[in-house]
Amino acid sequence: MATFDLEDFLPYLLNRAGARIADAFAKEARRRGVTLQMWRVLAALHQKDGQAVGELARMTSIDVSTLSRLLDQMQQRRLVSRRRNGQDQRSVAIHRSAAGEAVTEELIPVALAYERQAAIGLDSRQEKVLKDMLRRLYANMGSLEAVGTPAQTTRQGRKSTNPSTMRSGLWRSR
Amino acid sequence: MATFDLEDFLPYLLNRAGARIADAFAKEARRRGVTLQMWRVLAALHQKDGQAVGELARMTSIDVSTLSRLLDQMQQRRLVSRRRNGQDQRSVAIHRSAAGEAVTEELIPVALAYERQAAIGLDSRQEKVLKDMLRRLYANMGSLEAVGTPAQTTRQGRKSTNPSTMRSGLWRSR
DNA sequence: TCCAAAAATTTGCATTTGCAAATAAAATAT
DNA sequence: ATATTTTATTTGCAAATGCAAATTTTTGGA
Repeated sequence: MATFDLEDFLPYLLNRAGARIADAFAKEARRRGVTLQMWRVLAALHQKDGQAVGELARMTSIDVSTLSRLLDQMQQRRLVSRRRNGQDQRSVAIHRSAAGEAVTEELIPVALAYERQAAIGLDSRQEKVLKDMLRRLYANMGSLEAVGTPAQTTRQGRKSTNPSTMRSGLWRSR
Repeated sequence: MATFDLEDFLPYLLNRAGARIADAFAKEARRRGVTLQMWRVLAALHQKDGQAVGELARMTSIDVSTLSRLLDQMQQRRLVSRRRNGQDQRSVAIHRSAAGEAVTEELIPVALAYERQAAIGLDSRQEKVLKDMLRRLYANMGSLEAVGTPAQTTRQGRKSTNPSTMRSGLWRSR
């Protein structure tokens, strides 16, 4: 029963491609004095400054506790600052410093170069298709717990209304 | 100069999708008593048993030193065995045990369920296109050191003839 | 108003990770 | 045949990671 071919297994192909790009870029970033994870935080802040820690964690796919400690370091290096925000004193808003912005601006062209390198051989239409599909995969897996073969007592209920899962027809209507 | 949109940045989309699928599947695998990394090793061995450590490291995208220690554990759990091979006594061939195979067979349908879940909304033609593109990205990044903006003294030479980089027109002829 | 439950972040702690150095065997040169 | 270099794997060690518990603030009731 040769029913499983790793070379054609989507999660494998995804992980493998992502790892290669990440590893290559990580070296480049380290030369500029920041780790890959720091770059991810900076890029997320470039997209939207002043995000809360949890928000940043979701955005960067970094575990929130790991991120908390990473932010300690970034703060020490004066790349970001923590600011206990106005309304909700529970959340902490993270802001890029001028230095943080400078490093980001320095790394953006490098990042784009790696993106171009990765996408060699794809025309812009194909590249758009690829990106759309990746967004789709992400949405399809929208923070769900278990799929398929329920092991033991896997509860299958929707846990609150998740917009990303709604959008993509993840749940069959019933 | 809003020249960088994270939401449209390929490495980001890739990492994000990969992380979600991996995280979700990791939980499922842990319920079966294996970590995600162990599953990766087992799946690689399912594809081709008796691989050398270095080979497995490349296949799984796990660092070789990390893998070496992971194999210690898997060996203790009797999932795999190390065998100093015939010809080249330097390399160590890793073999799945019966128990290792059993867990693998148990996890394969689960893995496939997650793959289907991720690919909801894609027809089989689109899915093939996606996989081909991911293979392309992987090949495009074929173990190269640096692209674009050479920081400091980045040597740019091809390091031996790499078939995966040749295939995909990574290097402009000159 | 006061209290229990919920939410955001941080911290404790054991494990995992990855670079660099150490070890071991094979290939190559002298 | 012996020394040198290369290749494969493992190990030392410091740093990163992630789960669970602790802490702090907010929210929604009695």
